[in-house]
Amino acid sequence: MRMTSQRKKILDVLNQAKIPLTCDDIYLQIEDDKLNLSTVYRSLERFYVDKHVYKTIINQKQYYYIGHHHHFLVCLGCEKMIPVGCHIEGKEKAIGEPYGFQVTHHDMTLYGYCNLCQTH
Amino acid sequence: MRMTSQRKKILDVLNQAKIPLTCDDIYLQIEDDKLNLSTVYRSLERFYVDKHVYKTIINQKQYYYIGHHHHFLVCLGCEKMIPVGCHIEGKEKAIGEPYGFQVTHHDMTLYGYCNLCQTH
DNA sequence: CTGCCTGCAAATAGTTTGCAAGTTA
DNA sequence: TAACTTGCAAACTATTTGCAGGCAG
Repeated sequence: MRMTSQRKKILDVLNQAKIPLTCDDIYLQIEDDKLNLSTVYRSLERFYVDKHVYKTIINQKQYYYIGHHHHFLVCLGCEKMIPVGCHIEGKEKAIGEPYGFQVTHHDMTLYGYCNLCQTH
Repeated sequence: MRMTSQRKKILDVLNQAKIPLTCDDIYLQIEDDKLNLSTVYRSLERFYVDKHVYKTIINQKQYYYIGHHHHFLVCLGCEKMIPVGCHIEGKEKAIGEPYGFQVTHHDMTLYGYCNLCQTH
């Protein structure tokens, strides 16, 4: 894979992120008139296929990318995202076993209300 | 909520399903020239908001609806879906607690290869 | 008979793709 | 220089919406 200047910038943004970002988030953070949104889409998908980043889906609408395997608490009030550890890491295999199914990865998101939004 | 003939048919299909279905799956199964796809979309979303059905997202593309809370093993080879029980039911609360976060629900999908597709 | 629900058609939003030109190794 | 990558514009797909007429309660 060629490490172009565009891909460097995209990886930079992603590696500094604590929470997952959409392609558009990353595109906007880079603010380079000469960077195209479709390049961001293509690069992130490439990174994902090559297993350099993780992908998850939040609020059932958009792809989010992040450098590390985490799950997230997503607030339905303010959309804040809080990273949490993975509670089924290591159990994946056992879940598939009764079916002869070989689990390779999983995606989970938890929804609810953060401390500030619970008064709703 | 008004129980129209369209909604009855949609619920019927969903209640007989063992695996989650997309709006289009349901629309095609009903095969009524006078039923519109957007009615299926609107009805299922309504059922979901009123907590009569569950919604999940699979292969990061489409909404799937199902009558009961289950997770699924999704085969990356043949797209087969196998329902499995929920392994974090009851732990939800504990996961959010350290952050003062009140978890209301979660969505998880496991990916991998079924017994027939493992020779890939 | 009134307000919720539907069909229809058009709009949206996120993502993907074809192609010619630019860049990396 | 050859293969990979990009920018641009157009295409695609799943989903949503406005509106006028229809139907359940």
